[in-house]
Amino acid sequence: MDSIIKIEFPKEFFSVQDTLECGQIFRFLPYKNGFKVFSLNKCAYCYESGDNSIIECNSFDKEYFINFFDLSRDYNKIFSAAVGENIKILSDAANAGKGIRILNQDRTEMLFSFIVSQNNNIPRIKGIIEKLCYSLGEKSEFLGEEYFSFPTPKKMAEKDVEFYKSIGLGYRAEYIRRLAEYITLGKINVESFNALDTKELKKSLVAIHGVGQKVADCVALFGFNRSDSFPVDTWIEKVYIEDFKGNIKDRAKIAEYFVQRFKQNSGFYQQYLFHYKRIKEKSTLK
DNA sequence: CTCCAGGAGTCAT
DNA sequence: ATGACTCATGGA
Repeated sequence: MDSIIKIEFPKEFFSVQDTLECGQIFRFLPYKNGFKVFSLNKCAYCYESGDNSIIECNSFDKEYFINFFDLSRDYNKIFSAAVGENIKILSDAANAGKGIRILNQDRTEMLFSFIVSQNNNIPRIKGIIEKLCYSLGEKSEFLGEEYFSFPTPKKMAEKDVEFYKSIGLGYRAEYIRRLAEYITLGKINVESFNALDTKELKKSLVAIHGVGQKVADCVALFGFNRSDSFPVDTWIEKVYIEDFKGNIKDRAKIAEYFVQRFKQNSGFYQQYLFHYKRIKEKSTLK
């Protein structure tokens, strides 16, 4: 059979918790002294030990998770650049989220997941995606416990709208069902989008029913590794208004403003800021 | 009760 | 191109 291997990486620029809890991934669970992380049909156990963060996974998934956690990128460089911008909120956010990395996740899984995310909150998003996997995914096992894969579009296309409503998708049910159908029929080829430059990629994504500017930015950033993306949601809008003292109202234009300003570092800075704004809100409330 | 959550589609200007 | 209205759902 297969063996479990460990990947070790200095935790200064790899905080397991911050990386998982900054809103880029919805499939992870607390496990022992760390977390189990799920992507497609794979699973890894991640935790911190001493000065290192450790990823345990099946030996044949080693390369997958090295890429998944973006381990070959120099985050010290990004962190230093963020601090070097001389913007207080950004510097504070970077210091608070120094260990955040942007995951390289499956493009199709990101597309479905962020359609679920629209006008929704993170705990609910996680719950809905969990039900989706439990109902339609394939059962597998890791470290003696079962889990379910993210379902294939083909499997999802077999279900009707009523099923998707029953797992809590509400009005997004039709978006999910239709996308699954189109992918299965070959009308949409998500992988082929990667050949496009970022602008054309987003145009293709926005053409999908249920995908607007913000969801397209998230899919581009988390699924297509396009760091010249700056998703603007309600939290980032707060950052823009309260901390950057901005006066643009249209979120798409706020995104443009940030990308023009931060270029290829946009996505990384955005994650720092999103994470920081949310943890601050939590800690000052109650 | 209202307000909000990693918004987007539709339709009237 | 821009602006209001609407779309389920559950937690605060």
